[in-house]
Amino acid sequence: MPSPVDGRLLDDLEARGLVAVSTDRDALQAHLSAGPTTFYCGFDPTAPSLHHGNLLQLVTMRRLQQAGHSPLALVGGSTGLIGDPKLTGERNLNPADVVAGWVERVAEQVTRFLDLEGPAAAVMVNNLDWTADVGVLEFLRDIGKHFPVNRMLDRETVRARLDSGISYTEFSYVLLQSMDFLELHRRYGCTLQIGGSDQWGNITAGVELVRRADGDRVHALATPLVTKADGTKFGKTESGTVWLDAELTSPYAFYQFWLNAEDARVGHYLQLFSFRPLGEIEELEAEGRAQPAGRAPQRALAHDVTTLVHGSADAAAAEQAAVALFGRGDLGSLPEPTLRAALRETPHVEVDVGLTMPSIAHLLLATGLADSRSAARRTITDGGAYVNNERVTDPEATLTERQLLHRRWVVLRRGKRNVAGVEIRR
RNA sequence: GGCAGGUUGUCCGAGUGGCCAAUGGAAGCGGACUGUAAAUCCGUCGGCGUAUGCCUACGCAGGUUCGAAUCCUGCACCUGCCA
Repeated sequence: MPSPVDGRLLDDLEARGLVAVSTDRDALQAHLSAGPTTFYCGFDPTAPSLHHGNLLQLVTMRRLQQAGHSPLALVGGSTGLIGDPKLTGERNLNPADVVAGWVERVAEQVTRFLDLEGPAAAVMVNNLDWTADVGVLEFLRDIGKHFPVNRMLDRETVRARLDSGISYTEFSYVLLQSMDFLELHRRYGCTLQIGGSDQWGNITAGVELVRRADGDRVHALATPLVTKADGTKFGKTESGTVWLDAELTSPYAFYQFWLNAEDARVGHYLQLFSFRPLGEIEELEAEGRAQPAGRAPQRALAHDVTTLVHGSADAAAAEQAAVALFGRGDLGSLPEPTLRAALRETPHVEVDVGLTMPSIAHLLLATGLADSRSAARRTITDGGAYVNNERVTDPEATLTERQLLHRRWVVLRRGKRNVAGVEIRR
């Protein structure tokens, strides 16, 4: 019987630039080719939703699963209570009930990326299940004994914190994460952990714990930090984090985020985040170079990732909204249903008006295009405010009857690409 | 434990009694050029605002003064030197 796994998996991951670092490459290759394995990736509930930074891990899990390996998706019900030490300083502990709520939301989110049935069915696990009832003495004797403090002090995050201060709580975090790997190894035969390269220290600590405690060799693989062309971190927008939850970042905003990928990096992002074959990505890149204004690779990227995260219906709506609102055409010539559908994708507000129409500054604030009244006026003074693609220059200006599209709609824009809808009601 | 220095807006960093909502840099935002890209250049950058007006802000809490980011007292945290 032929092996059910795809032996080219690791080559593909490497060709896509998904492997920043791994344990012994040959051993890993041999292990992944030998047959189906069980691997895990952990997500700590530090917020009600995962964000685009976790996406790379999610798609990588999916690639491994498609190649025949079984995912264990771990949500850190216990590690989320402790907090991974970060370079800049001590975290605030989140209340236990809040973390518990986030665990559920994050778990639900993760399952959408994985296949829960079939020969390589994914299994959801929560590390609170094996840490909640562990006694201190047991923990110190069974786990702690394997961690030399002198080695722990060498870890980058810890060293960086020795001056500014680090609590014993955060210092201990690595023990919990390592214990996860050991526990999953024992319970499910898990032999591989994947994660972001910023987790590499925690990941290898787990590999070592499994070796010390059980004498077994397990493997690890880390994805790279995704950057922009200038080397800075990829993924912040003016409105902050790009969340995977539609309530926190609308599918439209999500689509826009990817659509705005830099020319210099879009091919790379396609390799990382899209499931298109590499050959097809090269063709898209060529098309992008030949006709940059068409931005074919950006469209493909935005389409693929939005479809993956929000589904094809939301992706299509975001796409159509982008076409309608950013098209060259006169907004007034858009049929009302098209306009309404497009504006529904953007941040939008309904405004009740009586005899007097609201000021443009007020609308900028109401739609969230401006953070304060001063900022709204500043935007107008700066020449960055547009009503239906017409620039507004008077900070005192109010909406006029003639500006209403189909007698009720207004397309408000700040700068080149921040659009919001206003529906006038009376 | 002793001595010395530090804690300023999103970040870095000037400012030592009124001219300070606070120099400068970065980030952000807007404009120009393009293509909803990058780079570059220009502008802007606490809030409320008709306002030469008010509110909030220079680690925290008090105090001196007509007036304090600037002086005094106490507290917290950080850094360096000495024990």
